[in-house]
Amino acid sequence: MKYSEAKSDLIQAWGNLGYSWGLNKVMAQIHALLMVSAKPLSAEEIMEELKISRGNANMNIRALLEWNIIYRISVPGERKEFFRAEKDTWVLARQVAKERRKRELEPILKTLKNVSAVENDGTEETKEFKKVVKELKGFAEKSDGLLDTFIKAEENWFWSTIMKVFK
Amino acid sequence: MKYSEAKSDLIQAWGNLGYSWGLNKVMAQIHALLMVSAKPLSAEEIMEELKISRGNANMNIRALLEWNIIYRISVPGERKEFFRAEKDTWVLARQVAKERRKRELEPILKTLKNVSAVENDGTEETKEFKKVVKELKGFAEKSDGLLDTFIKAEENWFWSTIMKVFK
DNA sequence: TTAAACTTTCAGTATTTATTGAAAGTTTAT
DNA sequence: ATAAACTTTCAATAAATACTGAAAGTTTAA
Repeated sequence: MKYSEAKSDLIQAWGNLGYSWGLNKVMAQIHALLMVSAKPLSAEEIMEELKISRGNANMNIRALLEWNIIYRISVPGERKEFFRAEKDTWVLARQVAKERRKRELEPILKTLKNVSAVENDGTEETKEFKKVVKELKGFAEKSDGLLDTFIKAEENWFWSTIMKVFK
Repeated sequence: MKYSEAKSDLIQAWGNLGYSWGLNKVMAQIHALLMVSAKPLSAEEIMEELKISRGNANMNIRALLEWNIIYRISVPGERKEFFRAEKDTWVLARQVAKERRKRELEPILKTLKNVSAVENDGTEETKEFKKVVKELKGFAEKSDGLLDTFIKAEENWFWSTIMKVFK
């Protein structure tokens, strides 16, 4: 397989995967492109490689910066801004986990906590509701705890601990 | 907080959460409604509660059935089909994990495996590409393994094992 | 067999999300 | 101060996704 083909395949696949994190396709594709690049790229280069407009590039670069999974690089002697991706997979994974926890888990935890306070009105419906909410809340809290551990963990420790226990 | 308000809040929040799993809003809302219901509901009841069309209800019920997180119930003496959600949070979580693994993780694993076979052409770009792909592949495989363990695990064992090690 | 009850499908439409390209804004070099 | 280089913004448009309501299809009771 040729490099250009492999790169294109990875960028496409990453574009699709990004939807599951809450990224749009182009945002994820820019990320993939920066991840596999040996050096930082300018918005112009990104535009050209992915065949997107300057505005689209700008907006999605911005969003990736907000996720803190790419960084803005100033190169002496260049007016242009350059961008590079986080290159350490572990750091990347933790950062993605952190953002998703904030965007996905925290809102549902908050709602579950709020609706836990539903009044006891004696009906079967409310009884079932409370039961379901209690269980969901428990699961969500445990998951939050596990995610917290992951976000704070050192890579070797995390995987070796997992392997030790689960094998 | 009144039951009806709590229910509505949860359904809304679940609708938003569902996007992160690859469900659309109504699909997730139907799921939430069925989860908190004390008894199975018909398509008619779902339509009325969520104020959606019969066609929309049907399509999203169908999708949830495909995810295997709700079940079709035949009630003797009734022509209508009824639906109920999986009520065991653990079983639900595992099923969601299973589906997402299939839809999200497997495609990227496959692509990473494919592009690992990129030719060595001696360029810096290809060298960097191979390095990044190797790391991503490693992380994805480990995550797949962890997910596999989760999908197959018994609830008490899983959480107590996690707690024992991480605390 | 017929018709009522029920479910599914689908073409057209509505809504949401994504994208564009140029205007507006900012920075830097002369 | 001026203009070139660069970045951001935004109104309009395009594309994708979601939804409708009625037609088509299926099941059941009489």
